[in-house]
Amino acid sequence: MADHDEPRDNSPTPDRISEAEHAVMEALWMRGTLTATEVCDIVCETRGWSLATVKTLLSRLVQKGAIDTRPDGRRYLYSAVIERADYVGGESRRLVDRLFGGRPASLFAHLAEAEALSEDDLAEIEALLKEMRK
Amino acid sequence: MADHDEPRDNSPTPDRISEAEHAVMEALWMRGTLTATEVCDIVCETRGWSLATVKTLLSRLVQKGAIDTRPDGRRYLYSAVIERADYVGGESRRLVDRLFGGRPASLFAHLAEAEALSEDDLAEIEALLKEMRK
DNA sequence: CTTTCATGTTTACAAACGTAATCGGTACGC
DNA sequence: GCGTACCGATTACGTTTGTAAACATGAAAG
Repeated sequence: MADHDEPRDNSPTPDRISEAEHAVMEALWMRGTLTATEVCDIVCETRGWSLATVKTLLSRLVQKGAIDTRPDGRRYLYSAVIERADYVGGESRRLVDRLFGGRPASLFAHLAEAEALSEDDLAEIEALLKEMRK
Repeated sequence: MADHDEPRDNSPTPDRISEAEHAVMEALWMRGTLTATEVCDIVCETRGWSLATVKTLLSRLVQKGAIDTRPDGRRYLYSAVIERADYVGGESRRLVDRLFGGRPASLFAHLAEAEALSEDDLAEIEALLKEMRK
């Protein structure tokens, strides 16, 4: 409704972005600024959603402060507020913290052991390593 | 990469383990077999839970087939059914798929760029790489 | 035996999530 | 102007999650 005059808790409200919401974010990150219909064009087929679902997700993302609306005539243009890199970083860190005791090397070790790393992956990582070591 | 020698048991565990449930799983993975009270001894302080909460989580994990109960006198001993490595692998793969297009090297690149890798991490990864390259 | 403690089971209940239909306003065609 | 299609907002509803109390039951203590 109108104004929330709840006691201003200054917590940064780390409102998590849910999995479904994330799909919408990806569309916005890819394309920059979109209408609800355009977002649906991108995600509805793959996820089997209706436009209504996308609208709901967009509203929730606005509430969470993850995206931003700008009026464009009679409709809205939506665009991401949070950066993809920040989101990705946060999620990665959460995983590493939760499952690997905060040690990224453990994650790497796990991927290596699970043979989830292709030759290309190894080469790429090796190159990155060499790059950083300079 | 699938072997057909395994018995009929290969249910793909469709039920996700939630974050709270995961804390309980960690206790069981660490200690092998525990009573509800013992699980609580391990997790209740850090998470601020009551024994009742742990009991609920244990029940849900049993329902989900993630843990197993064996009667021990009048109470139950709980132990993990799914392996930690499997869980960790599944979660890691989910993250890599969702955020890094299924390419683990992208995750590594991200961690590297975000400077989330310490000198020790780099050294460890380098060692692992060298090991795998042999 | 009866009271009490320990322990699993059932029930509770709010918040978040997934998914969507419906409502209310308005730009556009006629 | 008037209806209509289109759009965001509101409402809906079942499920999962987080968190826990109430209940039942058997064991232990007295």
